[in-house]
Formats: sequence, structure tokens, C-alpha cells
Amino acid sequence: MTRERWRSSFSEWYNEVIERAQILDVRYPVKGLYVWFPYGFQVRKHVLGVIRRLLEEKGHQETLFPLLIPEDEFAKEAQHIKGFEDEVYWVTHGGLEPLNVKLALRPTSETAIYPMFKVWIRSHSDMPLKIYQVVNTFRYETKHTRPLIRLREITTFKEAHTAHASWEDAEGQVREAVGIYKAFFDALCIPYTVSRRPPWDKFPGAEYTTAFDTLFPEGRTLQIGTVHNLGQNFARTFGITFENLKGEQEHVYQTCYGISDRVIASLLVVHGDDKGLCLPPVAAPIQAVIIPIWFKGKGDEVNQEVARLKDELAGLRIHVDGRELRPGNKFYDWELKGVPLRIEVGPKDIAAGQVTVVRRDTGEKGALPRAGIKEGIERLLDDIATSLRERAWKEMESRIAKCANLDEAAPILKERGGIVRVDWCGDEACGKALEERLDTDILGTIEEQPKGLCAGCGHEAKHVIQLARTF
RNA sequence: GGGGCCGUGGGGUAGCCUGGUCAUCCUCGUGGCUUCGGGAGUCAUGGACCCCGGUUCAAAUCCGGGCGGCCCCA
Repeated sequence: MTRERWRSSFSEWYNEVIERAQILDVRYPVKGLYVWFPYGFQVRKHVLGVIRRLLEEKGHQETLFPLLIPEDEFAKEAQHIKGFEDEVYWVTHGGLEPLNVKLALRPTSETAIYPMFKVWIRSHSDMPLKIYQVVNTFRYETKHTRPLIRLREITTFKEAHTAHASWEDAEGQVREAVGIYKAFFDALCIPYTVSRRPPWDKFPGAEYTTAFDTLFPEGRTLQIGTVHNLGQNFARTFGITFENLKGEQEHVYQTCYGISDRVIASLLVVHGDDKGLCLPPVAAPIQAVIIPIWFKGKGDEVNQEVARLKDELAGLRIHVDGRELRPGNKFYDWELKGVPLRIEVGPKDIAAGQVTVVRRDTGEKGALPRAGIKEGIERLLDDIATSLRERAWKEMESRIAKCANLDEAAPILKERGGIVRVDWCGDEACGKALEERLDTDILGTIEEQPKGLCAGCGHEAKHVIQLARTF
């Protein structure tokens, strides 16, 4: 499978595929807002199915909070509002009447949820409290908007919010959340790196932020998930207290973590090629498409066989393409849409007691015996998922480099892109100077121990950081 | 934050500089005949100048603004 255009003309590839594969209609007449096509919406549904299952296995309960947040609640946390004030949409009128209290369209829901936490939480036995919701959020982006990547309406924001009786419990929750997200991205076969964001880039109001990034073909990274330890910051602001074991009132310890439409963008991008999408079976609206090959006088025979086959494959997401088109036309169509497996049924297959199968990821064509067909298809789908995961990880890892100094790092970041790791002292001024000099971003620190001196200033290094140009 | 380019049937485009015929071509939709193991052929038919204002006898074309899209630099 060739990846020429995918690699060298990413923007073009992305815009074209997202529309032609029927993921989003980009023609909606407001900047930064897009329409989900039914096919794209199915992908979204399956992706959400995975994260819902993972969260609920770990005791998270789904809720739904209002879209509108009154200005006084929104403005309570100083850091938080400062981080968002430039990009909030405000509802200022009800009909023709100006509102007494303006209402913000949530850019995220902390300030909608935490006033209710104050009411809900009374004692240590109310905790841990672990909820999540999947909602749309709004941000007035002034820069370039891009479907699924930089939106004014984020249509898919899964945010989880938890409250705990101790700092240690909140730390444990952060570890659990990181584990959930790893399992989530693994299920979607999306490679990732985990960094602790530098203090100047953490979530406004958080103690610290741990973030997941993946790598796009043109060499920039995309943030696809974040986990924040909020400490007691919001609890103090919103007065969320509980009675602890000693009978005293204490502020709760909170975490929150989110993923968005960007996960779906990565899903489409990291597995794509010049023919279009290649969806991992877990997220594919159609896991295998059956193409009947009609020959003169054999149409009925083929149709009957296809119907029997579909019945036997019940439980898998199967689509029979019965359109009056040439088979080749259908092949191209389903390849564009990323269906992981194609099954062809023609007179020769029927005579031989088999079906012809073609993998989307490799283009490899083969035959499966008609007997035990369901197990055969399931095994193939598993193979496809495994090889997609391996290919994507290999692609990303081949573009991660460790550099001893900035002279080494600069040309790599400039020409090839990708992720560069260097040792760093931990000083903010040094970090920002480093970002400036390389025209890049510090993704954050990783768990590895530094071996040399700081690449920025030559002082003793305390961390290893990852650098990349970001979306 | 700064600069540039663009908007024509559902999609992609020509025409715009130099205003004037039924607005070009490809794709697509619909109905028919024929065909089907990698984008078939054929006949018929359908569909467009982003919005508002200005200049003019006359605007897709020139001017101003709005909305929308794309690219580059910091």
C-alpha cells in the first residue's frame, strides 16, 4: 500500500479523505463547525463504545450536565478563566432581553460540574466519586480551524471528573486514568507517547497535566488525551468539602481527564494510505463488505450464497454491496472508506467451496474455506488489528530521536519533524528559550532518567523532555 | 499577531486581466438497453456564477463590505 500522498501532502489528503469517505461534511456555512455524515457518525459511535466500556469497568458513571454556565460560576477560578477567556462564546440575550447574568457555552465543564459536587459530597463515604459525560464544547478559535483537529464546536468531548478523600487517592486515580487511556488507544491501534506537560502548559487550574500525543505523517504531533491532577484548587474555589475520618471538614482532591474528536482524527490518519482510510475492526462501521460477483445466468445462485454467508457471519458487522455497479468500482469505494476486509463471492468461489478475501491494510488477496467461515473471518480481523497496531507504532518510533544537544536536534525538527528527546534542567526560562530557538514545543517530561547535561543551558539535567512541532 | 491566494451545477474546473452569443470540460444524479473477478459502454435527460451594496445601457467578470475556504511567515 503506497503512502506517497499521505506522507507528502497531508493537508490535501486529510481534507479530501474526510469528505469523500463520508466522515464529515465540511460545507456547513459556519467556520469551524462541521456535520457528521452517517458513516462518520458510526465510527464515532464505535470509538465511544470502547471508551465507555473501559470507564464503566473502572466504576465511572455517565452523567449529563448543562451546556450553559453562569458567568459568576465560570469566573470563580482565576487561573481557569484566564486560560479560557479569549475563546469563550457568551449567550447574552434571551430573545430581545439582555440577560442579567451572561451564560458561557462550556469550553469544558469543570465550572458546570463542581458547584454540583459541592452539593453532592458530604462525607468520605461519598468518595471516590467518578463520573463522566460525552458532550459538545465550544471554543472561539481564531487560528486555522480544521475538521476534528481544531474546531469551534468540539462535538465529541469525553470528560471524566473524580473526587477523592486524599492526595494519594487522587494520584492513584491519575494512574488509573492513564491506564484506561493506554488501553483505549491500544484498542484503536493508535500509538502514543505520554509526557508530563511543562508547568506553563498545564491545564489552567491543575497541579499538573499528563498528556498523550501521537505523531502525524507530516511530522507534527497531536495531543489526543489529557489527565489532570487538580489537587484541592477547584475544591477551595467551589467550596467542595467532606467530613474526614477525624470528623473535620476537608477540601476534596480532584482529577479530571478528557479525550475529544482528535482521537477520531488520529484513528483516520495514522492508519490511512493513498487509497484512503483503513479502519481497525473495533471502530469500523462495516468490518467486512461482501461483494457479489454476478455472471450472466449465475446471479440468483450468487445472491443465495451471499445471503447464506451473511447469516453465518451474524455478530460481525457485515454489509452486502448489492448496488448495480461494476465490482471494481465497489472495491475502490470501500477501500476509500476503510473497510478492513473485503469478501468476494462469485461462481468460481461457489464451485470451489470458498470465498475470496482481500485485506485492506496490506492489499493481500487470498481464499478462505467456506466451512468454518466465521472463525476464519474473525481470525483475519484480529490479524489486521495486530498488524495495524504494529505498523503504526513502528512508524511513530522510527521518528523519535534522542539528541545530545540542540545542534543535533534542530535539523531533525526542521527537516524531518517527529519527536526529539533531550536532557533538560527543568528551568522555565531555559525551556521557553529552547522552544523559541528551535521553533518547537516542549511536549513535556518523560519517565526516563537524564544521562548528560541540559541541552538548553548546559547545567545539570533533571529530566528528559520530548520536543516536537505540534498541531 | 502579520502577509498572500481563492469562492462558477453535488464534487473538480474553463471563462475574469480586456464587462456584451444559449457559461466550458470532466465527474455526478435520473430513466433505458447492455454488462459484471479492479473505476464498462451507449442513448436520453437534470443541475452552477457565495451574500449585500456600488459603477454601467449591460456584471461571473470592475469597486467596497460581509461570510466561507486554502497557504505562508512569526
